Amino acid sequence: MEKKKYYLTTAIAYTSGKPHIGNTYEVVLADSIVRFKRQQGYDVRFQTGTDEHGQKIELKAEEAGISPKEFVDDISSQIKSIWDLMNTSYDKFIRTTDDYHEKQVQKIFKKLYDQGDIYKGFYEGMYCTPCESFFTASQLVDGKCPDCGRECQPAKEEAYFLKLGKYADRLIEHINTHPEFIQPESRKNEMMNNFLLAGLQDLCVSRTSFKWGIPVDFDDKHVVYVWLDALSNYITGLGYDLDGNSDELYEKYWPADLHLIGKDILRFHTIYWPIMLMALDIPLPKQIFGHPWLLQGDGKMSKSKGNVIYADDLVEVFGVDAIRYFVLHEMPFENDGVITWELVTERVNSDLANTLGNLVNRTISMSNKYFGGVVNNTGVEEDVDADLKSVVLATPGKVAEKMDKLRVADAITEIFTMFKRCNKYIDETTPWILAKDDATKPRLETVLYNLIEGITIGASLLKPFMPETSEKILAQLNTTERALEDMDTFGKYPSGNKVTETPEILFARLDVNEVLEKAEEFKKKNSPVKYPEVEPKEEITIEDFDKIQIRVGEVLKCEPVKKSKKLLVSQIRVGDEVRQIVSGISQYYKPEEMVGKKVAVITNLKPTKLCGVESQGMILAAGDDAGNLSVLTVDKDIIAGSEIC
RNA sequence: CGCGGGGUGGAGCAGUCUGGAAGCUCGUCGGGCUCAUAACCCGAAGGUCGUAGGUUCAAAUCCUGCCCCCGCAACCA
Repeated sequence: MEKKKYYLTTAIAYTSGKPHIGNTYEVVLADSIVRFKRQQGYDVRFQTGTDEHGQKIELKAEEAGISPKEFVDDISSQIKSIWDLMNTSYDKFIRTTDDYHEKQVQKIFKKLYDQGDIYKGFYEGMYCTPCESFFTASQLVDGKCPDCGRECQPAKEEAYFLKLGKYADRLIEHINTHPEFIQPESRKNEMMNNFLLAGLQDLCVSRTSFKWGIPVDFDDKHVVYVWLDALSNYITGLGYDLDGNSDELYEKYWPADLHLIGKDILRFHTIYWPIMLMALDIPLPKQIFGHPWLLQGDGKMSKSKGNVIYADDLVEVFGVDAIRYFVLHEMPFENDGVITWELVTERVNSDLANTLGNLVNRTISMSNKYFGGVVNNTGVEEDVDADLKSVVLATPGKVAEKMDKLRVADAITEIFTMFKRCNKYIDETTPWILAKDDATKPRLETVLYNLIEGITIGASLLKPFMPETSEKILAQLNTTERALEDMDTFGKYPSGNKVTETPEILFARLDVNEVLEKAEEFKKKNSPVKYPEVEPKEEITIEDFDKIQIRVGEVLKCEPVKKSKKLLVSQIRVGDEVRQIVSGISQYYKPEEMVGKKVAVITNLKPTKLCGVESQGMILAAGDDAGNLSVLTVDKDIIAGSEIC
């Protein structure tokens, strides 16, 4: 009988920088699912990779002084090495800069253009030059820019668009008739109500404002814009060929069984991607799961704060499987989860060291102590055994049931519930008492046999989630992975087998303070002192500088600007006049801190409006890359209005 | 009123769609045990389910207002 196939993809990671633990989570989650599917006997294909085009990368490469290709080569290999570090068993790592991918994307673009699904048009709207933003007529307030309140001019920029309307009804129908298509279900409603039923705007699929992308081969001013490029990876990675010469991998594995992605890009995968496929007359993927995010506990992760948690740092302290366990087990199904060094330590100590590690260790120790490591099933059963056996034998089914619903965390919980049951069984049977009397030795042998059998099954079930640990346990029990279909009866561990004489500690207990000290070191390592890199400006003359008038201003009053998060509006005395100046400093200064300061103010700057509030000048301030900001004040007491030169 | 997510014992979460005795793990306290990684087992304390109203025989769950947190977007002259 031919094995059933299972094709799973993750989103491809954007190569703008080193991925943090949140990005890594997705690949580990995917890995646990495919490993489980393989265990169930599926013929699995698991694809991941990197998304390497776009303006942001073009800019970053320029900053780094290297070509975009060199830049993405470096980041892509970093990403790959972290995926490898996490022991993820992908079959294919695609890069959107791969030849075969680029070629197919060009063909797809051309075909959609030829058949009229892509058309050349204009990105058109009302353009506010100072804000560099397009708005639709309906967004304008009294015909003026909703942001700054100034006049907008009609403007347009050439671009290609993908028609979405043509396929919208078919997609709505598909979603309605395939309730499993979008997971979790709450997200489905969001997509339907916010986008599909509200009416779709055609998707802009090309850009002329940057070059680092796949060129549109029949119109080389344009490069293919992100989504048409990135989403296609799911088929190009299988060797899809638009002209009908697709690889057999494509014939075999498409349509995908599951696209695993972050909840933030669900819209692109459940609306644009299906429409692209419909236009290409390709079957739709079976399911798209938008997983929640893994967030860091103390405030948001930001590189400048140096509090980003990286997978390789975590692994250095806890080990690969401990981190796999944490992210898989601690992530809620629908809501965002939290990761901190303290929380990981707590889980490792209680679940991995105490419950699991100690169970394995004490069981093997007793086997050695009482029977020289030989495990015999003497068949001396007692009533308490029945419950242990039923819990153990029920676990594989429960795990499978949870996994079918992609409830990975719950599946793991089932396995640990079983291990806890084993620990309880030891207390119920008190082996150390049985060991005191020769008459109860046979009973003792069976008790230990039952434990070893339970652990064998548990360790085998653990394999998709913690592959190395699973192997280590089975090796210590001197056995191999138990197949799922062999978990139907209790007692397949070979009687008379001998376990290891030297059980190794699987997970050592960790001291939370020591862990936190290490975390501090990582923080420093990840944010080394860096002097800001500032682009030198063109040389100017003293006359040029003289055009700018800077004067000392005394802040009389200061308050936040409504509807903005970063703006403060100050009344500033400059000589005999009082000016109103808006500055983006509210994250660094409280309004009351500003009052009384004598700051440097550019006084001949053309007034403007920010968030609808007029600003008659600018307060000078220095800011660094780490997110610090300091306004310039005068060193000695100088009267407000004095000129600075 | 930019978009979205959330507020459940000290911590992290489930439960909310399909109202019907508030649950899990950790921590704390008490007890038991000694095979084991000061681990394991048992028991207990601890929650007006953000807040104010409404619907209902019954609300964490449905409806409305408000407060607070977090992402994203915008802005940072």
